[in-house]
Amino acid sequence: MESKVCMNEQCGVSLPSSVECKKGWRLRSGELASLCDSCGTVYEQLVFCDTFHSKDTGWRECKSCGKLLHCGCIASISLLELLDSGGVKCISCSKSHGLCSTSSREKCKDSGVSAANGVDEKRFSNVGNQSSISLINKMKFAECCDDAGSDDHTLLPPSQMDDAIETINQMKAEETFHPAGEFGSSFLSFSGQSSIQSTQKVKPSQYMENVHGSPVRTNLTISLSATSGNTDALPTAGVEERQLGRKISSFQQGSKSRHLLPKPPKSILAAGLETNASTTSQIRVARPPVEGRIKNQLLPRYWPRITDQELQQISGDSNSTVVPLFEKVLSASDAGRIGRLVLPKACAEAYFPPISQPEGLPLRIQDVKGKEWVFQFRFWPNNNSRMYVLEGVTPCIQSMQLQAGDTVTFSRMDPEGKLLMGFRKASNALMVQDKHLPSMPNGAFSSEPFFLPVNENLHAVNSHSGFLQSFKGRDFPLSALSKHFNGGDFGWPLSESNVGKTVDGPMSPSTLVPERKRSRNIGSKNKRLLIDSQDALEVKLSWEELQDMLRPPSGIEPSTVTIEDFELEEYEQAPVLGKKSIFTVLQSGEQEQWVQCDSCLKWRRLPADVLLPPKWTCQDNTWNLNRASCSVPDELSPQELENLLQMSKELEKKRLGAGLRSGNVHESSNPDALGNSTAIGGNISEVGGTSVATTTKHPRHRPGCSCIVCIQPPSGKGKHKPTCTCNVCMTVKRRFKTLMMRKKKRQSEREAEIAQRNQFVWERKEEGEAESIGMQLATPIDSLEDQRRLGSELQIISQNNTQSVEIGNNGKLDLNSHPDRENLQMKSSRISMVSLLQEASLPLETYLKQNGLTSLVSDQQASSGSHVLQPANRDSENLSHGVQEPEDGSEELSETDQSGKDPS
DNA sequence: TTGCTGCATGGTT
DNA sequence: GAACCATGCAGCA
Repeated sequence: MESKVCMNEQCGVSLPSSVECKKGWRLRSGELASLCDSCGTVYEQLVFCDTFHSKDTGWRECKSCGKLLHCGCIASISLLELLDSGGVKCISCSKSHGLCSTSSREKCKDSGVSAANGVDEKRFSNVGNQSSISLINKMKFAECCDDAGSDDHTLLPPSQMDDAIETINQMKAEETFHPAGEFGSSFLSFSGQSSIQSTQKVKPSQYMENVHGSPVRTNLTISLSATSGNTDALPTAGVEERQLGRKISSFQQGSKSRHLLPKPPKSILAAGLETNASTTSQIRVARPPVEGRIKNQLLPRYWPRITDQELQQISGDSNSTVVPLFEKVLSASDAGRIGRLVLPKACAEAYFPPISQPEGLPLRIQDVKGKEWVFQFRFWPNNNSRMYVLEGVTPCIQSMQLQAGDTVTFSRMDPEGKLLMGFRKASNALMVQDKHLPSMPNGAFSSEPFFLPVNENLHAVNSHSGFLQSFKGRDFPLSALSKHFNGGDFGWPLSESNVGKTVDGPMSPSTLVPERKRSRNIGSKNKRLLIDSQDALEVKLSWEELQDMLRPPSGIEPSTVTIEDFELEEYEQAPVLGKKSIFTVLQSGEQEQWVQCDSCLKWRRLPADVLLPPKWTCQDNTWNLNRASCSVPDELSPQELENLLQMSKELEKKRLGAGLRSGNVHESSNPDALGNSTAIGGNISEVGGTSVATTTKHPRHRPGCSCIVCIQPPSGKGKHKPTCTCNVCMTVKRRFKTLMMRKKKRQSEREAEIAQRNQFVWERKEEGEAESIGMQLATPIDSLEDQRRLGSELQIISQNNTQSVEIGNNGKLDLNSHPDRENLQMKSSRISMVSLLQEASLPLETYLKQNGLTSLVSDQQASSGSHVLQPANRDSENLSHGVQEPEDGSEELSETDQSGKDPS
């Protein structure tokens, strides 16, 4: 034994020289490397402690017997709460372990706390790591809790824990993982039957590296409930989203903190999209470099995220081992026609042959189809450094049909050392997810079982309005979300910048920049995906659709948790995907929904508040027994059905279009959302006496719901007195006032313009050019004439573009509505101004009537027949009332902006 | 005029 | 502030 002080000068922890347990350090020569528990300094020789420092290691000692307890949950490593009973409780998963028998563990002679020597053999469980080498398989992994129920907590094999730790560390590095305590210095404890006689503290990665001396293909399963295989009892670990709620989940509340971890939506898992947790090798986990020369140097963004399944597909039946090296998200220039793929310097120098001349050398790389490509691997001198590129990649990129945003993965086949090139398509990731597609048959890395690619699809993820819909009307800070759902391989990267971009509508500057510049912004600097807007549209829609289909498990009521002052629903069980339906509203205001039988495909009418299961047939129609058989004819005539479906489809399109330009989070406060919803209402048609519209009504809005959405009466219901000062009335009045002011302003501007033109004409006339000038003055001078002329334009536009949501069936303008700006920007601005002028010239009462706001007019003045059709969703009603207060007066601004675009 | 090459520039980390 | 790297761009064929 020798005494030693931590090599880190700033640490200076004294490593005791003898059995004396001083801070737990003791040095043994000839052992494996380890880290200083205080500073993380790596020692060539094993420095370990017989004792377990519970707070640091995740193990807690039983108060009574000193036995070490651990729940086996990764996140619990730093989240174990010591119970008065002597047991521990995992703050993360809430699993607890009670008192242990004292017979099986000896206490450390030095410190008085227990050591692992003498751990009963029966306390061990086999590692069972299929991909680790034999030595690991021979290891016994201490499962220190033999209490009843402890079987639920099979500890991870070292290799898996290693990866889990690395991943979590990565998340920590990206500030996406916020355990209550520190994790980085944690160690696992395991005893073995090998020459390691006593329980040692060895960081698994080090252990693996030292034992194997070469890259190891590890099983990267992060499933912590490996013995369960029951998705209902999915891992309770910190890396697992414990309760989904509908959009967001949280850990069981700990004593101090609540954690939100990025995770694929449990709904996906619950919907059966997940493979068996116990057999998963499809989980996409970042694999940190396994080779020493680049270890700790490579940015996590380049860590290969390749699944075991993909590895298996590459290696096939051969005995070769595929070592994932690195990956890169293709930038615009990478995927461009130049044919130069910029390689991360660290990767190029670590994994590719060393080159001393800028010309480099040709490099053979085999793609996933087995085709060999020869690229020129070279570098450019750059600022006393080098910039490595692969030249001539265009044919390969095109062959794999890759584009910016897709990911290329580089691997190496050992022992041959052959370089392999795979890819992962960004654009189809969600499609795979949505459509339950299996992996690519050719073994390409394009399968995305249920994870979004980490760097890809940020836009798509952030566009997942449903995901954020829980915060409707609550101004949930994006920062709070992004902080918790950010990056990491557990699937839900968010960053504020991304969110901000997503919130941008099509009219935002970011979307109006030239294509070239946009691609640059999206594809490169910000590491954001170059995703075609239409792709994003589809992605978003699919998520929205998914969101609408989410149903809480039967009989499960959500509990409400508060995170940073925002209430979230939390479900004990994952929600399921319900069947999609079409909501309608009768003239009476009664809502109902239409659902298609999965068996006979007939449409049946159900009460609006019915939450449908994923599968629904006529036999399930307990609400109308007369229609509870597939043999019963359809309730709707073919024409009615066609109308129903057509309207549903069209409105879905509008919703989709509006959704792109509306902020997904601040839906309630976004003027675009107003427009969207109202547009829906304005396009309702009647089907057999029933007005039909799809709805964005969230399943959470059920009868009895008292949220701001649901408490609003449907249009036409409930009268507001003229003196009413509610949000609705005030908003309407304010808008009217704005209209009037703008009208006056425009009139004065127009008069000034006319005077100016007249003066100009007069001057030119004096110069004898009056004739030609007269031609130029074809623009109307008289305001009434102006209106008439534009009115005719309006008609033309209205005829040519039935998609315009500005114009309702009665030709009235919906002031709330914002048309699809990409298509209708110019047209709508014209339409808007004409109509605005017309509207502004009307008395307030008339305006209110024409806009279906008779509820705001006094009883005597209101016309009960002024509005028949009602939007099916209360959101729309609410929004169409203008109940959503702009946060900063943006409402008036937006209207003013519109006026500013008046071409006249 | 077009495409390629090599380097420079500047944004991001 | 340095390193990295995405991309711009001048020069050339």
